[in-house]
Amino acid sequence: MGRSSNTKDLFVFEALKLFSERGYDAVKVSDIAKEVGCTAPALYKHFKSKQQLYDAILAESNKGYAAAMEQLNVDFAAHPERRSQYLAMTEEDEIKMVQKLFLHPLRDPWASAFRKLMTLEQYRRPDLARMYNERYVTLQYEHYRALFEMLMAEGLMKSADPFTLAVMFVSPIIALFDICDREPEKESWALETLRNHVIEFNKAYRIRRRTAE
Amino acid sequence: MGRSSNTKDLFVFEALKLFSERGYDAVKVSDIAKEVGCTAPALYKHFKSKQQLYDAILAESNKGYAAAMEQLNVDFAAHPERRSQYLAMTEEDEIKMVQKLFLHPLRDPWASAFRKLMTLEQYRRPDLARMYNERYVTLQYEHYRALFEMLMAEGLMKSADPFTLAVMFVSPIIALFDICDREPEKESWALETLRNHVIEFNKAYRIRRRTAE
DNA sequence: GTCTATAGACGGATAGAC
DNA sequence: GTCTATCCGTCTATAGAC
Repeated sequence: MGRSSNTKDLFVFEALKLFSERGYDAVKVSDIAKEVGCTAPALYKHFKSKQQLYDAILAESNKGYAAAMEQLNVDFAAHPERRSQYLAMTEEDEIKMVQKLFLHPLRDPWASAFRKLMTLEQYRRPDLARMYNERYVTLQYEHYRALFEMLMAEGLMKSADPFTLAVMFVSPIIALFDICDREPEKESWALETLRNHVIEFNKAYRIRRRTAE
Repeated sequence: MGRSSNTKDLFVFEALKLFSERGYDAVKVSDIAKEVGCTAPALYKHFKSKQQLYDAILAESNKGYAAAMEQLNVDFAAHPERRSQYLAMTEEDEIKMVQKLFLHPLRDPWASAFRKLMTLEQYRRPDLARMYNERYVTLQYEHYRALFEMLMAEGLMKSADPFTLAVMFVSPIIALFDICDREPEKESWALETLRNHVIEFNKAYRIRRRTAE
């Protein structure tokens, strides 16, 4: 039973990888089985159809997503410790944080493959299209809007509409990892561009900064 | 012969529309024929295979692309009249220009469908991935880099790295039309967000502006 | 629970009448 | 140049041995 569950998970992951590269229709059940190291009929002991395997991928992602979200929470009322964490950041800390936000969806195998799958399925699955916008765009905007609002209240950022600034700050991150999904060899160029972006944004909008220690 | 050519073009366009919605593999030749108003075998009088029809879509787009590019040219040495055109712009002109840059790829049937098709095919076609980055991202960055460089030389924009500013200015446009491709009902929200973005960017980086007349 | 063999459906492509 | 009828390869899914 424990073993069975592992094989099942392996099918889900290998299917996700193949679907995310070629799209659902272009992947044969036998291709997935081959990656797992068995033949097509074995798959049907775990899933009643190719479609159900696809459903299992989506379900699995929803589980992982809820956990990842907690990390990103910037509800400062609920998490007062995060406020001081952000306030103590040097510019270099901040660049590292942004680069991490940039690299995770690119390099984490599950995150990367799942996002690509959503990209390939978005136009025929309105639910996935909405999910993509929420997870990868709106949520990031909202995150930085809340952060900027806090920094403005603390007098550490020039006063402006925090959402507009969030769009200006976050959109390059999104655009750059879309670029790198298409041409992974541009990753180091993108990291450098991102660094320059953060520095330039701070120059324009941050007022002063507390020292590191 | 003239008629035949029209039918052929119709096949290309209807195929593009269907491929861009569902992906190449999910579209049946008979689906395309049905949209055109005939049956599958008729298609094979014009194209020797489904694949060749796909190739025809790409070829057609390359033709249209060359023409569209000339409009966007900001080689101010080659086109001195464009320089004064940009210099005479009011902020409202500029917002309109950006909104046009935003709306064209969203609303023009060919441009919209072709970009969606590239999105769906990008991970299995490295050539299309590169093309996407060039056309929709790098080229826009380069366009605004050149423009900002000119404005800085004219003393109309604060001095900073023009490429970094181009990334900051253009990325929200890209991010917002990706959002609208997924959820078209967000279009008017995106237009408003874009307006705020341009205004905020100008507030931060533009120095002064000549009057309209 | 995995295999080999195969059923059954589907879709790309062709033949041949009109 | 479009139709109807059909061939043929491919792919999902099942049967049944081990």
